[in-house]
Amino acid sequence: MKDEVSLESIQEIFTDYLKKHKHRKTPERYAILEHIYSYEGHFNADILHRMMQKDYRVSLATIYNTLEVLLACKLIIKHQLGTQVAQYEKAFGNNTHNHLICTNCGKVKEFTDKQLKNSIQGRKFAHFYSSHYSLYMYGLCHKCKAILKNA
Amino acid sequence: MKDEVSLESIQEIFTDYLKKHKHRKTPERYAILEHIYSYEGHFNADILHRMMQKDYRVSLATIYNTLEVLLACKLIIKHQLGTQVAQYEKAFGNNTHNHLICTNCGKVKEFTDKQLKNSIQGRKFAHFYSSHYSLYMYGLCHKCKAILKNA
DNA sequence: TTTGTTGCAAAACGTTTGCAGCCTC
DNA sequence: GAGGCTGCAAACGTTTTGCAACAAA
Repeated sequence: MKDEVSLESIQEIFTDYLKKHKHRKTPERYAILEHIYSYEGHFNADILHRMMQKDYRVSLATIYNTLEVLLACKLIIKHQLGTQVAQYEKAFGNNTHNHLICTNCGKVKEFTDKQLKNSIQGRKFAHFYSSHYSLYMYGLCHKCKAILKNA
Repeated sequence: MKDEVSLESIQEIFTDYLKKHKHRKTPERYAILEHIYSYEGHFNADILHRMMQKDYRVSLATIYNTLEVLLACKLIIKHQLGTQVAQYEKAFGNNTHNHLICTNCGKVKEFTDKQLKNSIQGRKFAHFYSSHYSLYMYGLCHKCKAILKNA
């Protein structure tokens, strides 16, 4: 259900957005979009930069710039998972996020739960129009639980 | 229900934690704890530092150090609400958090919902032991919704 | 007396910015 | 050709670190 969307249609959304906002269609921007959409899971600016260096040279500044644009047209989502470093992930067809975060080792795991999703998305607000959500559950992963028991 | 807990009992929890972990009971640590618990809402290290300077001199480094300790004994909670700056708040008796975040103006509002809380806290995991959660709902606040309609 | 903690200043880190040259439009 | 975009390097603001002096145990 998530991966039915082709890269072409994603690019089209991007093109439309750029046109509409009078931004230029540069090769760098499309290269960045492609790399993001061929990658599974969370990444940060630096990881993306290193990942791209293998086959396409872009500066970190351009990556940050493009991430802003992609954020604005909702093709990616930004997380701040308790660290200084912003995490991103592709967003199309996948804009609700449940995370388990270990408060000891920092490991992040995603999970899905349709029922929970319905409860959360079903919540309506008087003066707020919600588009998506992120849920962060903090606790201990199996490993850390075991380690800390012996401390 | 939140404010029944006295400062004394909070201090006791802190003392027990320090003792157990062989950390020293310094006046700076208790002064920081007190200031945090006499403050309502989110704060960051710098705000806390400025707030304290009026009646107690502590270095920023010590504040960061103490925030780590308070985090470890779960007397405060840390948020990264989309910015570079970590936000904190006192946690006792109040360790689940629902936020509405406007993706246009960045304003953050909290809300409570017992039913939602139950659904989320009721969720059990095979290999994860959750202690608390934060829910972030992204969308448009009333004002921004109105502004963007005319764009 | 020992050793963890403090304050200070410097360093580190991710991110942003200024600017000259380049490339879409 | 005009002006947005890029890459580079320098700047920024928050957080961390190294170290000497201090104080809790």
